[in-house]
Amino acid sequence: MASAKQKPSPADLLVLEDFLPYRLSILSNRVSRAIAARYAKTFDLTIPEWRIIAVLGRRPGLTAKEIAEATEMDKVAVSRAVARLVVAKRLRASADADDARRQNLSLTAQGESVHARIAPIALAAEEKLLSALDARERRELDALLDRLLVAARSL
Amino acid sequence: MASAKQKPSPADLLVLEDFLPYRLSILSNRVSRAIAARYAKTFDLTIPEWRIIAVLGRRPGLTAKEIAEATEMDKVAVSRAVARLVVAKRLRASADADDARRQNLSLTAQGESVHARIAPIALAAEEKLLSALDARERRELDALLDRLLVAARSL
DNA sequence: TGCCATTGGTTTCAGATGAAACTAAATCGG
DNA sequence: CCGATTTAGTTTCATCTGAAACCAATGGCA
Repeated sequence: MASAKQKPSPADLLVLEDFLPYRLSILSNRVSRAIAARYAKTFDLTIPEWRIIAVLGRRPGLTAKEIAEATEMDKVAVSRAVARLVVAKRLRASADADDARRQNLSLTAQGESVHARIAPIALAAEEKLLSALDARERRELDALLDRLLVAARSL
Repeated sequence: MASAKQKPSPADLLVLEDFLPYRLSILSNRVSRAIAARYAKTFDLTIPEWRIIAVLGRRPGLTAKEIAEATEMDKVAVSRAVARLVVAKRLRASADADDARRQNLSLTAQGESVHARIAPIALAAEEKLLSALDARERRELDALLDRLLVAARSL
């Protein structure tokens, strides 16, 4: 009998626990949930809303479209989150001088306050997560993520 | 006038584009979407369903609860995905001898077929993503993810 | 044995989500 | 200028999602 040449089954190759997309998904979910859990109830804020506050904190005056690009959320999500934030008086929308369809969005004092209170919480969580790594490893992680983010764009 | 001591605003510290949880979320979403796009329509399969097929491919006979643990999906999602897969004759559910509440789940021939056809697609996407990295960097990424996954568990 | 707490799994309900249709304003081409 | 196209943003609709309630079987344990 000739030596048995085993055909590798896909099961041998695709091990969910080792599969990068799966691992990224699990890690991302764990982290996002943990952080959201810390602010969601206290501040009555969803993740999309928090992202909008975070980006407007640094870059006031963006339009909904620009927010969508900056945060990689779709425009429906942005539209809804902005609407909620405006009702909650956390965002101010002012008509754009050049284009009546656009609104320039920025944080109100209340919005700033939310931002100022959540940012430290978020940063502390990030720091806690990163405490598993030393300085060199953090730089390495950053560099790897940069490249994976680029590569993932053209998948 | 005394030298102005600037109080750093949270905006200076929390830059969304540099914030690890955010970057992980973007990366994970890009990857998952890209892969799902390749099989979702063709095979009429959702991500939860695909995960269940993947895990049962390697570990036949798991119960719904074990699947939920293995895939970190919640039991509602598992229950629904299993129900769909059974209807589609991709999974077979057989009563557990010891406990009438449990069902042992495994792939049917059709389920195996789906598995065998999707696994290469998924692996090719992973490989394409990883092509941005050399062997040493891949090992490093793996090691870093291992540790972050552990750290994220206790956030 | 018979009751109670626990566990595996499903259903319900209310909110989140996204693709596609839509509205209104701006731009383009003639 | 005027209609056709594009763009910013909203609404609709159908689906997805998860927390909580629920049901049924099991495992204590008195």
